[in-house]
Amino acid sequence: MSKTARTASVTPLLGEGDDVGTVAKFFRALGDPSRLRLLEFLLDGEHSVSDCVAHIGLSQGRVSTHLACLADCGYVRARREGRWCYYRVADPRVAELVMLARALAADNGAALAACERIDGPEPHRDRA
Amino acid sequence: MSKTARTASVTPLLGEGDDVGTVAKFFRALGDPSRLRLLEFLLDGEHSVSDCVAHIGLSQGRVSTHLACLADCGYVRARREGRWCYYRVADPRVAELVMLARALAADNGAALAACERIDGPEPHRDRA
DNA sequence: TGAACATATTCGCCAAAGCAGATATTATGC
DNA sequence: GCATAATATCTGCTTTGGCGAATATGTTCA
Repeated sequence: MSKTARTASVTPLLGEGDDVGTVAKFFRALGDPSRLRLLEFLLDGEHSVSDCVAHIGLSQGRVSTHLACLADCGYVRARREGRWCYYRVADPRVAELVMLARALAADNGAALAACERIDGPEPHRDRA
Repeated sequence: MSKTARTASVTPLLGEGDDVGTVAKFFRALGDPSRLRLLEFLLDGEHSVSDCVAHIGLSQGRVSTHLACLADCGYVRARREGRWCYYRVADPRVAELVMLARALAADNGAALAACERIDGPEPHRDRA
């Protein structure tokens, strides 16, 4: 369902024309703690897959998939060298994005941490 | 919540001091198409809950929860007026964040859309 | 008081997606 | 060729979380 030119008013800043689902997917890639940690590790510099495995402590398969996901989304780029595969951040704006999110999140840390609408209400529901 | 294994990475550009899980949560809030659409709608200006319901076409309960979630995360702020509740974007940096993500996502639109690691590879998946 | 309205919360259902472990692929060396 | 190492993909299992519908809370007015 394409709704053409909804308002055209006060939002020259955002397209609204392009796919919201795609951008949501883009955000969702960083919505997982493991991937975000991987990305931050790579913001530190180029690292091989096994470096990443050692750093975050997940299974090799999981890490490989996470890195591939970050690469698909354009956050990082892979460089093959023999049997090794090195990943590095693909665009300097990625650091900007993360820093901006950090700043915003920090300004609302308390409420964010308490937000039960994301991440489950509690271990188990016990009505009172 | 799981233990966020205390990354000892050397990351001068990013705070690193604060919890990765919290920032991931922050990103995750925009990782849902419905919430992202709501946020974009609010970037257009202040709107009531029922305005939002009419705009995105989800159930009233869902919209209310999504808005509360965005508020918890600090993206928007609520203003009560009688029976109505108006939501508006809480910080100008939110627009920056979304625009930056849009720009990055646009530069990698093809691969991002094709990324099956998020959103399902599946036999025959179908998306709205 | 109660009815009508706007919003918030709860409930069961089910798809999306994280995880480890097994396996497949590719590259190097013997 | 075979063995080994580094990475990629597949297979189940389990949790997270979005959804509508029902319900609860709160507000205004008669």
